Order: sequence, then C-alpha cells, then structure tokens
Amino acid sequence: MTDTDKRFNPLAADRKWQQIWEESETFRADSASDKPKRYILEMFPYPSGRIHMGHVRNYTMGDVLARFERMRGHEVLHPMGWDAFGMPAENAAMEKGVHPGRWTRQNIATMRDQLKRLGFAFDWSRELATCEPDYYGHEQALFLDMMEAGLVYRKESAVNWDPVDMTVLANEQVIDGRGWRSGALVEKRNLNQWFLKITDFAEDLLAGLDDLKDWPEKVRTMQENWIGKSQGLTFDFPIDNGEVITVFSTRPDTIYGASFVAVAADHPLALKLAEDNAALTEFAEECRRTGTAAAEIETQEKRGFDTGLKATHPLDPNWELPVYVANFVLMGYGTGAVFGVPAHDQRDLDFARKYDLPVKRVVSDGDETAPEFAGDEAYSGPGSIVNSDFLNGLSIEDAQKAVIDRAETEGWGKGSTVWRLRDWGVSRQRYWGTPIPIIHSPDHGPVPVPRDQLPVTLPEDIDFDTPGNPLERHPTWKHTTCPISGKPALRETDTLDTFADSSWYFLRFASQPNDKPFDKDEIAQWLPVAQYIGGVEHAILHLLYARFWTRALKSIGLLDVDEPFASLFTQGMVTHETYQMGDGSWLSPDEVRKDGSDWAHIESGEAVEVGRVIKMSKSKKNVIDPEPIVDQYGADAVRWFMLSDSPPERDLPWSEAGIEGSWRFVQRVWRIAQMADADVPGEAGADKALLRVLHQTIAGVTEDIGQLGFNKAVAKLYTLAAAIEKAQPSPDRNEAIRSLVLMVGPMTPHLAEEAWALLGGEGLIADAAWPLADMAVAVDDEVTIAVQVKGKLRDTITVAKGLPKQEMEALALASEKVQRSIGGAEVRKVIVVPDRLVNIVV
RNA sequence: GCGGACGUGGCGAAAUGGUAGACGCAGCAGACUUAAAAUCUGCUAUCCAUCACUGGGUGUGCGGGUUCGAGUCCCGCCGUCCGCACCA
Repeated sequence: MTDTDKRFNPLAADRKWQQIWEESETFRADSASDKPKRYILEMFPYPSGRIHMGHVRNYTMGDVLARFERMRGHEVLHPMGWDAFGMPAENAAMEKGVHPGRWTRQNIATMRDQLKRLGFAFDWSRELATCEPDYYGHEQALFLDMMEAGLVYRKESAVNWDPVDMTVLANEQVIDGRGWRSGALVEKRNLNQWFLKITDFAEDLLAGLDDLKDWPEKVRTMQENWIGKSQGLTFDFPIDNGEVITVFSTRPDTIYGASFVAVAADHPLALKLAEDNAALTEFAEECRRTGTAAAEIETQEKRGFDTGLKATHPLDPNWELPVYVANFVLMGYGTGAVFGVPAHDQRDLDFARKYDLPVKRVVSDGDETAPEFAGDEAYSGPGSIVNSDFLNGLSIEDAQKAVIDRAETEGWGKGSTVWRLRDWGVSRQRYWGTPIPIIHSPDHGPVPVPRDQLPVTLPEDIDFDTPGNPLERHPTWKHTTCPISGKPALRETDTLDTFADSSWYFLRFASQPNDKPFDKDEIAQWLPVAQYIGGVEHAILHLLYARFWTRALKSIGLLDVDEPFASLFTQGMVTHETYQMGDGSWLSPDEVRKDGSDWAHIESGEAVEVGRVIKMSKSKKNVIDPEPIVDQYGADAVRWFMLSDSPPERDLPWSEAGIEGSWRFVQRVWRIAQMADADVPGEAGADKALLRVLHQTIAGVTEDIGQLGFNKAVAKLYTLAAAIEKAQPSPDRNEAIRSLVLMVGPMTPHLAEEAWALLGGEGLIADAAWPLADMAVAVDDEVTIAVQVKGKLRDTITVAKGLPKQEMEALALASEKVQRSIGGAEVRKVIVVPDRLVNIVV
C-alpha cells in the first residue's frame, strides 16, 4: 500500500456514498412506520442562484440532528424544497430578459446539485417548489377554505405605490420615501386589497408564546412586541363642530391631566378640515413627507396645527380642550387620535411646552402633589392619583378601573384592547406569485374560482418590457366568465404575498396527497416539527404567519395541531474578515495575500487594511463560495468546520486555516480507522483508561448533540481521537475506533461510511445504532481533588473515588504545600466536597 | 427611548457555585526527510524570583455584595452587537 492510498479521497468517497444513499432510498421517511417519529426541518431556501455558506451551516446542523435521531432509532422526516416565488425572479426577467420560471428552475437545479454534493440526508422524494401548480394550486384551495370560514376579506387601503415600477412596495422596500429599485418618490394610493384575519388570532398567538419553552426568549419577545397588546379605554370627545373624536388611552387614570386633543394628519377630521384650509393641507403634507427612520424620529420636533376647534372633557362639560393636528400621532395605531397629558407623557410634554399648554400633575411621585408640574421630563413612574376629583388617592391601577367603570356606566367610552398587529394584506401586483383564485363578476362582485377549476395557473407568455403587473396587461389571461351567471368576467390579477407560500410548506412536506393540500391523519404522524432551524431574520414575519396559518387551518377543522414548531433554533451567521484598499474599495479574500504580518493586494502589491469580521456580503466582497471549497476539501471537511469551534447560535468566522484544520481531522480519523486490527491478541476490557475516555465521550457527545452543542461534541471527539492514538493495539482500541467512527457518522457521513466498510461494519453506518455509554465504565476509580486554603488552590491530590470525608481532610492536611501555606495558623473550619475538593479555612 | 443577547489568552472558545483557559486555530522548539509536503512530540494567560527543579503574586469589561469558595448568583456602572420604535 502506497502512502497516497492511505489518504482519504473525499472526491471519490463523496460521490460513491451519495449514490448508494440515493439508490437505496436511505433517507426516505415512511409515514406508516411504527418507529417513534421525529420531524427535523430547516428553513427552505429561496432559489437565488447558488448555495451560500449560511445555507451550508444551517443544513449541516439539521443534517447532524436528522442522522443522529435516525441512528437512535427514530423514523426521521428531513425534507427539502424551494421557496420559489418572489421578486428577484421578476427583476432577473426585467434585467436579463429571462422568464422568471426558467430562471427559478435553473437556480433550483443548480442548488439541488450543490446540496446533494454536501451529502445531506434529505428525503428528496418529498421535494417541492412553491412556484409549481401542484403546490400553489393547493394553496389556492386553502385560501378559499379560509375565505369560506370568514378569514378573508377585501378592503380599500392605503399602500406604498412606486409610480415608476407601477407596483406596490412593502414598507421595507421604501427607503427615505423612495422606491428601493426605481428611486422614485413613493406615493400613497388607495387600492382594493385582500386581507387575512390574523387579528382574529391575536390573543391566541400571544398566549401560545408562553408554551413555546424551546423557542429562544428573544424570538418570543419579538413576536410579543409585534403583536403588541395594549389595554385601556376608548372614549369620545364631543367637538364644538358637532362631531366627536374617539381616542384610545392606556392611561385613563390621568384623564384629569388632559390639556389637548390631537389627531393624525390622515385622520378623517383632519382630512375634512383640510378641504377648505390650505395651511392645514400644507402642514399635513409635511407630516406625511417626514420619514420614519430612527434618527429622524429622535430629532423630529413635535409639531402641531391648531384647528381652532374645542373638545369637551367627558368628565366636565365646562372644560374645553384645544384640538390639534399633530405630527407625532399615527393614523395606523389605535384610533389615530389621542388626548395629551403632558405631565406624564414625554411626547405630550414636549408638545405642551412648545405650544404653551397647561401641564398639570395628576400622579404623585410620593413627595410632590402640587398641580404645577415643572421641568421638561415627564413622570411616568408609579404613584397615587392627585388633583383628580373622584380619583384622588387611588392607585394608578384602581383609578384606571374607576374611570373605565364610569365611562361604561355613563356611556361615553368603554374598556378596550388595542393591538399593534394589523390584518395581513396579501395582495401583490406582481406576476411571480400564487394567483389569488377570485373572479370579479359584474353582477356578483368577487366570487371564488370553482374548486374544479383549480389550480388557476400563471400564463407562460408574459411581457416584462413595460413596468407594472404583467398579469394585468396580459391580453387574454384575465378574461373569463362568471361562475354564477356565465357572463364575461375578469380574474383577480393580484398574486399572494410569498409569505403565504412559506406559511404551510412544512405541512405539505409531511403529507402530499394529489387531491388535497395534505392529509390530516398523516400530518398528525409528524407534526409538530421537533426541531426547526433557521436564521433569526425570520423571527417575526415567517414564524408568526406560519403559526397563524396553523391556527386558522385548525379552526376550520383541517388540522389537529396547535403549534407548528415545538422547538426553534436560530443559528448564527458565517462571517469573514474584510479587506480594504487605501481608496476605500473592497477586496475579496482571493485578491489579497499575507505579507509578513501585514496584508497586500496581490495584483498591485499595495498595502491592504484588514477590517472587521462581518457577515459575508457581496458589497463587502468577503464572500466564500462553498462549491470550490467542497471540491477541494470534500463535503465532510466543510461540514466538520461548520460544526467546530463556534457555538451554533453565535457567528462562525470562516478561515482558510480553519478549513485546513478540519481537513486534517478527516484524514486523522481515516488513519485511526486503519489502525483497527481484528487479529490483535488480548482480552476485551483490559485497557480501562481508554474505555473510560470512550464511554465519557459517548455520554458527552450524545448529550451535546441532543442540545445542539455541536462545538462541544467536536471537542470531545478530538479528545477521544488523541486517546486512541496513544493507546496500545487491543480489542478495546478496536472498540473505541468503531465507536469513534459511529459518532462522527452524523457529522462526516462519507468518511464514516468508508471507514465503517473498512471496519467490516454491517450495512450502512447511516442505519447503524448509535453507541450507548456504559456509565459504570465511564466513572473514574481515582479522582484528583483540589486542596484550597481559604479558597486559594494550594495543592492537588489523587485519591480513591468515594473516599470518606474524614480521610480526604486528613490527606489534605498532610500536604506539605498546605502546611506551608497555613504556616501554623489555627484551622477554624474545613469544607470537604466528596470527590471534588477540600477547603481549609484558617 | 424600549426590549434582548453578549463581554474569558494572539484568535474561535470550554467550564452542574468547587483545580479558569478543555478542544481547535495561529505561534515557537524539536523529530522524521537530501529537501519539501505530510505526519509526530513538546511548549504556549501574565508578572516576579530561580542556573534549574520550582516557588509566589495577578488574572474571566469596571466597582461593590453574598459565600468557606464567584467566569458562574445579587446590586450598580461601562462597552459591543441585534431587534423594535413618536404604539398613546
């Protein structure tokens, strides 16, 4: 055997085992299996073109879990698919003239190959792409189901309209008031939009968070804030022009501290007044123009426009309050109108000081009770109510109840709950999405497409040369007939927000009958997902929408699942150093070389500044494409690197040295596998030291992987490898080698299969049983204990495990170092922790 | 402003309140080699003392506290990152 034969050749091994897994359908999930089931899911990718390191990390983690659970005797569902609708495909169509479908499917083909090249244990038989009619057709059916259940409605609402691209923009796509692509000033337009009633489930979505113990605290908090429940009082201010202004307040206890009423610039009252008031019109225009960026809000001055109208205080008919239109009141929250209590709200105070309005203290901070409120800092802390008629002396909480009671008794207001969460507007004026299955009939209005006409498919012949919605412009597609009258009618040309596609894909993975979206009983076999892994960027929208769809589908009897994802893990990003030339331009890692301790540009030799380690991004040019790395080092080294060093929730800095280290470990395991010798003489159980390390490793790695502590498992496997290398040949060493190979199986599967075959293992290692730790072997019969004097380490002594306390104490006191440290002082107390330490207090 | 996370060697990081720095990377020294690659061995927080063996001090962002004992628990700061944000 030559030296090169002894090296592990990943290029050959990767291909060989991937083919074997595929041919024997190793990772096909059987819904009818009797084994306990585990559903391991990673967020499916958008087919943007190529796999990036973030995908590799995400899917490696899921893959280790999936393979680990299989080896532990579970029937595992570990599927993969494509979140295939969306804007980038249309952008490609506009820029390169390629059809969105063609572009998307090509990307899928490329990325599927790249994923297969990494040897992930996916059940490819369940692969799906949301852009195919056999997926989105079922989505249309679910949309109609929700519609029948009253969870869908249509309403005119204001949207961000890009006049150049002629399309609606999401809030995130409006940057400084301009469209992110066109750069055109965005207009507000009123359009008829379809909405899903997510607010029907607001209370339940909020309450459900409490049960998601295995979700990151951070994500739960973000969802909680997003749902944004506020309780308070909604009540009316009569206005001297005969109208009323309805306001919402979470602090009805401060009602006697009111000094003005303010409405948003878009409030109906403001709009009406502006009709014959040019100054107000201009003011309102200004309010709309100002951005909502963080910095602007901080510096933004509170400004108002005095309408001259007076509102009557609900508790005192003789008390009149000025009515303003104010720039800090939002139409989108509550009722779009507030009453200002300057003493106890910072914004109101800023406003009152500017317009010289009264500032009256109604909550005492303990010492100060006088009505005059000085200073520029509002008091919003605890206290009791003062200067407030019948509320005086009450706690804030009791006063709130008292005011709500009185309002309800007298009929001018009522206790209410206001949510930050709005209903989900799902209409998009785009081509590359799920067509909304509605026909607009001249006689019957919007009617559902009959079920037997689903799916409503997208037309293929489409024109992207002019901006706007291609479906709207298509010559024939939208023309159809009314299902009721048979008269000519028009199809809905809007498509669904792509977040709808990802709100139920995990159900279709678990069950994919032809005649319906999914089978309830088969879903019950797999759901909820045991472990969901993905980026934290989906903490709110995707995860909230998926939770909502699950509840909506349950409420109409299609499902029997409460929460789709029992446990959620948000992984960190893959990062890399950045390199910058003197002129500020960025360089990619392959354009620079290390020049001593400095870095230089290879082409020009100029000095290069090494910048912060940040998320890989095209603009900073610090991206490492996984494909050439996999070609060079093999799938296993890349996978091993993804799991090493950094804890999975933290960022992982990519480095050339790091991947080489992983490569070395792959080769090292291969060498170790070759050390196994079936004919070695000796009896099993003789090498106690090695067996101890082995069983400690098995116990530790099993626990670590179960908790997604991959970096810790990796460290323990290194230790075991070192112990095997130091051990003498023996049956025990063979056993340790076999176990090492089994334990790297989920992480470096190609290497493990190759080594397993070499060791004469039965079948595939993917199907082999995970090793069991024998704790009796794992425990040491000797322990090294620490000896401290007043908490400071003075010596360590090795004693038999389980040595009685008195003997430990005696041994510790016998230590020369300890005696020297005590120096003859009186021993006042001795703390003894069995098998751990002795602490002598003098 | 609100909420969350984090702060440990040159770097990534370990550490049920009980020997801080396991493991990896980088570095240094050595072995093998004509040489290189590969591989292997040893050292590698810091300061002081010592020819050396070794001994002692300091050390987990800063300041307090609880405890026989604190990286870990409590209080108060400082800093970094992330999310949300004129939410009434």
